[in-house]
Amino acid sequence: MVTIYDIAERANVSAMTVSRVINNTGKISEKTRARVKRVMEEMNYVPNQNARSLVLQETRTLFLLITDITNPFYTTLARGAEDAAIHNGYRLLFGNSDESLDKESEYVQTILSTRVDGVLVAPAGDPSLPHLEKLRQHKVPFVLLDREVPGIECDLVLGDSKEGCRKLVEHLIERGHRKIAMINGSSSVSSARLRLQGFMEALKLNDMPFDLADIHEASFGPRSDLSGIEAWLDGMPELPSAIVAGNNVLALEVLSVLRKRGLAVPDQLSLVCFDDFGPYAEYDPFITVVAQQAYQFGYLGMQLLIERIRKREQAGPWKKIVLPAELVVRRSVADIRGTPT
Amino acid sequence: MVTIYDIAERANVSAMTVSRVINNTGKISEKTRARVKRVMEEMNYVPNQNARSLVLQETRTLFLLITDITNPFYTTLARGAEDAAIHNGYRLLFGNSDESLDKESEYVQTILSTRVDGVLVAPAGDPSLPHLEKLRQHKVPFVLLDREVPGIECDLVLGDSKEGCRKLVEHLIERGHRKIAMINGSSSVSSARLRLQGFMEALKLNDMPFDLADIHEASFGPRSDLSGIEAWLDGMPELPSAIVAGNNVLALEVLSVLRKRGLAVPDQLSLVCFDDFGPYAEYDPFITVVAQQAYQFGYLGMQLLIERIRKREQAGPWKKIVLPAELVVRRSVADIRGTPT
DNA sequence: GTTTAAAATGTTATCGGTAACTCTAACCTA
DNA sequence: TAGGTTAGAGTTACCGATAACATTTTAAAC
Repeated sequence: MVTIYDIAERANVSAMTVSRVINNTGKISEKTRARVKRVMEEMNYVPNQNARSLVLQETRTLFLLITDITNPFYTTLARGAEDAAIHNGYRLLFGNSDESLDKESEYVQTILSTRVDGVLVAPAGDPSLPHLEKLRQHKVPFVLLDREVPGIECDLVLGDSKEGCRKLVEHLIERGHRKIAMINGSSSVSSARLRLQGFMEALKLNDMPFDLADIHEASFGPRSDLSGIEAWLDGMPELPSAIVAGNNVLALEVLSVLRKRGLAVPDQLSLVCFDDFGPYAEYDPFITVVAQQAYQFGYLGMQLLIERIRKREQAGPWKKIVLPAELVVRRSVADIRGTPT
Repeated sequence: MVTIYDIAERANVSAMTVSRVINNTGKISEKTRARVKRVMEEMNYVPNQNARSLVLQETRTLFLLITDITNPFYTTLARGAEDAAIHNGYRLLFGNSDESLDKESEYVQTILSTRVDGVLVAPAGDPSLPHLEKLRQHKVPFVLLDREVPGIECDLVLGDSKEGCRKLVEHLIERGHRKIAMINGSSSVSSARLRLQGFMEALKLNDMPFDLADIHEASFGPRSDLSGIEAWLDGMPELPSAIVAGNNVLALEVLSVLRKRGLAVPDQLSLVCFDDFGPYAEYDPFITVVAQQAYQFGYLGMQLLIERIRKREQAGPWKKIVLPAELVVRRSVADIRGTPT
């Protein structure tokens, strides 16, 4: 590999002069600058980022850790984060934890040992706490996306899960639905808890009964095994008229099971969910959703992160951004007012 | 930051001894090993990967550069690559070039300057050549995924684009379609060229006429502006009975335009495409596709890459893996045999 | 109780950069 | 013209780790 010393030798200057040319620091005569630059091109010089990071104690690299690289919510979020990072002169690297604490832990190790300047994290859940504490301990600035973790104070970009879910349920109630079930992510994930709360509050506000059997706790991450959903449906004394899915992945899984059973959406069962479907939103059955501003999650989160990095200790109190979730009515909900059950 | 020197001091040994404990090299008495380990835990030591990479001249980190992080083909591929990397004790970092040569160039710069041990690249297209030459020049092992680039010899994992596309067209012909149009990615992308070839060959083999106006060259990457597709459809003297889309993104874009025009699939127009839709495959209109083994692209590509890295110079001739593409018949194609046009 | 080999640990140089300081002319200035 | 600036370099030390070699300690052998 070509180093600044090789360049220095060929250009008849010291290594320091080469370094100055690269970084545009100090005073260099135009003549030597041109000569050094020419030699660098000739020799195809590429600076060694590791050496540089070592002495500078900064990498100009940020990290985005998401939990499901196949979910359009996160990939859109990633695009937002990427744009904001590049815009501010940072490199961005991605990692995918797959909703697994072990993988998350591995990535945290990578993050610490490569000394990136900051991290955007969508945590796997509440048990991510030790991972975040590790980041904090090592003074790596981080911003949490989409999910809060009790026990850690930090900058946050969240969606309005409770309110969003309430909107979904109220939309269903308005259309005459009285038996509504919910399938949700793990209760160790803050957004899942809030969505459940929104669900319950909406029922209570409308004096509707609530049966524990109507709630099914699954996982926000994709699973090949749908038998849990099957068992849940089988276990209910009577089928609900509508199902609320805690996120888009779950909605698809439910859809898949319903299809297998020959249950049409929305004719025989209505289905709504949290999160939109990216480019697939327009597909039949045109699922009615509460859409989040995925791109903004990434973009704003990145801005918070970069501000923290810039101001370091004097960055003031933690910020919390809550992005509204908007109901997008499509065609997955039947209007059953006046219809006998 | 805690360094091995801090550890060394507290444990009353030399830095070298600490290094030996970390790497399990050399001979260390059990007593000191235990003591050093305890101190490392106490002080929350994390090795500095930059320092290590600098002296070892290797990073144990690989890089995956894809062109569209929102496309299920690439995210599934990414999962495969990730699994294979972890399986072999490597870290994997991702980058997203967005089908842009500029971004790709940026990432190549990052790859070179961070001295990763190898790269898996889905190139933006033929003009990626200089980027790949740069990697070659700096002796960074790489494997190309999904797309070939004329002018560069290397390991490859490709899909059988020509044959796959021929299957699509023949499926249409079998069902009575005689006027078939195609929307494709940029002709500077090898897979797009092969898919077009497959399309044309199938027409020729079946003695079907071919009209240049039936072919529309767009982009494999997602676009918000669909006016090109609109103009294309408007420009045709008569609408085709079926459209072949060069990839899944294009199929969705066509679908969106058709929907806007009130044209139902498959009743008024049939639609098929290359690449499947991941979790969205089961959605209406159940698009008939030629599915690729996306996960295998990543997994096998990673294996090729790691083998190259292990054997370095003695790795033998370039390997080329061509993965078959399988026709998955769903419900986006009308059978119009015997129907007057 | 030496000698000697093996085991355990330490010293020094180095990876490729940059910060901080030093040096040397050329140029001002009174 | 002596003294002070300043532009344009160079020197040296260090970032945090490891390789290669050097040294000390331990234990076995005679």
